[in-house]
Amino acid sequence: MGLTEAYRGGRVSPQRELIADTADRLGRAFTVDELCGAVREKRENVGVATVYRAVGALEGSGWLARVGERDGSVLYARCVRDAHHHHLVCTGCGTVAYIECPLDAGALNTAAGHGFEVTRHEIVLYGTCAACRSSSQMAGDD
Amino acid sequence: MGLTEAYRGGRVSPQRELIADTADRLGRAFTVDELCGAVREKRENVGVATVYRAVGALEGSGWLARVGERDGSVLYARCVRDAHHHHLVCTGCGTVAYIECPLDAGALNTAAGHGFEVTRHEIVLYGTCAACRSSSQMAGDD
DNA sequence: TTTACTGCAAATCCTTTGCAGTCTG
DNA sequence: CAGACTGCAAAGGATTTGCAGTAAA
Repeated sequence: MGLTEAYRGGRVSPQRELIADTADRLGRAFTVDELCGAVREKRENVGVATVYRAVGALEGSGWLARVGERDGSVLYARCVRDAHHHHLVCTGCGTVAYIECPLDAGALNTAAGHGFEVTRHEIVLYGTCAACRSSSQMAGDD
Repeated sequence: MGLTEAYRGGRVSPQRELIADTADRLGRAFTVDELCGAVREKRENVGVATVYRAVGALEGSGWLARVGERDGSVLYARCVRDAHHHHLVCTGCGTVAYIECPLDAGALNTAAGHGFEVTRHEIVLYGTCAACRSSSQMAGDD
């Protein structure tokens, strides 16, 4: 997916190019504020509103995905995979992994049994990645 | 579970009794603001902060559960079932149904394969209940 | 009597919006 | 050129916090 599609046919300003590039390089889940901070390391004076608007567009095209929240802020992550899937987020470092959708016929049948027609679902798994577990062991905070 | 346990051993004031009773009677998912409005129909001058604090306590004991969000506000619902489960929320009227946890060995193995140790997960299914579907058909907004 | 709970108001904090100016397409 | 994007600042909205007073235990 090119940046033009990522921005849903909108214009690709230098700021938007930098924002997408930065999000991509982060390689982990981030809040808009964190992304904004990272962007400003390369170019100062990028407004928060600009980042919020860019993230909104990137989310709309599926280039970014919401992967839960942290301390009241929405967490986003670069979403490369095409097929339907969900995310596994390390609460320590934000590393993200993909997982298959665990919803099976059983779950949907249960919903249908209740008279529900499922239109949308949100699934996020939080955990600790191997690196964070070993570093916390070394620090003794287990 | 009695109210004392629901409030985690805290004090049970008339306000807290009313708040729990109102949440129970609502019988659907609600935001703190909605709950506060319903509570005030019975007793005015109940502060929002009081409701927020009560809901926080009720959530901590498992008497209430977060079941997603709507328009930027957290959605809560009375949680009766003991065993681990998740919720199905009608986006029309807020009706809630329980569903079994769809996470199976496969999903957890995938996580383990990525080096992750899953500590927590959030699953919410949104949809429309039979009543809302039929009423929207009658209204012609299908 | 102790101290948790209450109501009110102020404070936080994330996110959105309004505007005038700039720059992409 | 038109209008989409930008930076700044103000607005908005949900939730939290500070405080003095009240009341559960």
